[in-house]
Amino acid sequence: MNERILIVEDDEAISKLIATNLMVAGYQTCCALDGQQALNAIKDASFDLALCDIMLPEVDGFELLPFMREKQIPVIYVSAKADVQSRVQGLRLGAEDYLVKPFDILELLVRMEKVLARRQPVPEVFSFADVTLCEESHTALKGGHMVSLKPMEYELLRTFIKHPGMMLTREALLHQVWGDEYIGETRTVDVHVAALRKKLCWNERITTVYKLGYRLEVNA
Amino acid sequence: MNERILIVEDDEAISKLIATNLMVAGYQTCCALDGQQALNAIKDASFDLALCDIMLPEVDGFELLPFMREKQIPVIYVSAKADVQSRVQGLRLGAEDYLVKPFDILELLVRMEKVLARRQPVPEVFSFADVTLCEESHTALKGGHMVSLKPMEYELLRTFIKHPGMMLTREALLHQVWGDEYIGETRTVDVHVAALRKKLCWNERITTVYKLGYRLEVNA
DNA sequence: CAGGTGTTTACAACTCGTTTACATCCCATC
DNA sequence: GATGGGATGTAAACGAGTTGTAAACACCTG
Repeated sequence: MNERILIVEDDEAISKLIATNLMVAGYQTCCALDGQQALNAIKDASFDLALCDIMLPEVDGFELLPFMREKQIPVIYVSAKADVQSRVQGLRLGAEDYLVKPFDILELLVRMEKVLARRQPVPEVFSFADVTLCEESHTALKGGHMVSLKPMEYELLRTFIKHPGMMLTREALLHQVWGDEYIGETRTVDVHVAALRKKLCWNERITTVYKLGYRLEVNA
Repeated sequence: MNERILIVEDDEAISKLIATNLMVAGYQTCCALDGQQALNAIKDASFDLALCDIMLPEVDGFELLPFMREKQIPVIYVSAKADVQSRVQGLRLGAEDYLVKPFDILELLVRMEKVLARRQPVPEVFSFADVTLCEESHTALKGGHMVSLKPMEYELLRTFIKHPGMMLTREALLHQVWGDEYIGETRTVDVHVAALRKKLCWNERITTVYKLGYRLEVNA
């Protein structure tokens, strides 16, 4: 969601037109008006996709591609160069797609979607100290060793790791882990915290804040 | 190398033209002149890619796509329908690309190359631990000994082996094994998992993730 | 209609979250 | 620094809900 798109296009009117449409479609955009600006942009920020004209001042679209590859940014060429040679060259160099101007904005959006969907979804991994949580396998590793956690323990641990060093009240934990509409004893939290401390040997890591709640300690 | 391409095209002249060019480029080809022939073709043989016209007698190109997806055959539409709506529809339905006739054969070849390169190189033989799946005979070998699996069990096992270590929800398994539009009890999954565990003595290998699903354990 | 396959059902077995009960700890107050 | 009342640690019991499993049922194919 909310992917960042780099638009490399020297014709400001077209650039703005694309940017506006992409924003309406829910993307974040950044415009570069020549190859040099594009290089600066990818140096400073990360992008999920680049729409790239070919005929550009300074550094042309083909020259740009190796740098995009290096940064793992997929490229769709959007060019007035309609000849087969350019299209073949663009695709051979490693672009994900090649659209010829004038193009339909809807087709651009669909082809962008397909390129973005193609990226392997990076598995979400939370880590803290020697403990790693892997979302896709739904497991916790402590020092490379698997620790089996019950659903509630897993959720609770995730909440702690999401807010390291923060004091979390029992009520906050109840809301985060159990959901807003949960009604029950706050002591339940204590029991699950105890289980976590035991399973992870985290008696020192998870400290009790007297009368208030718990905190995952950032230091030893 | 030497990938098998299915050409679905009712204009015999175009069909032959494409076929000739593909053969020169080193592909194996098979021509279907209408949708029905295409369905028969994918039933009997496996293909690495399908080039598909849209306006076809019997079953049109859009209708063909779900069957192609089921067989995991990527599709490039090659159509005279140049309107944006058709292009968007084709891509949205899941085609990998969409070329408008008349197209340049060189561009087609390059776009085909890209689609083929994109496939994860899926090994024909899936293996995990002491179990090997043989695609052709649709059987499993455990420690050199054959274990006879029913079709569903085989598919389920293949899904597990495709995602080792990943937690798979019952819903995910239903979608992968039974297909997207399957409607039925998620408990059905349990029954088949039980059968697999029994036949392969995998009580420890396939672990239950309480309330969520199952996981094929990477470690002992 | 038989044989084999997949699905649903029913119940047994089990898991986990919550609660309870009591031990222990903290700290404000004396 | 002793004391007491409230807060927290912890083990165990309970029950709701989930999973394991066999058997019944439905469906297709020949």
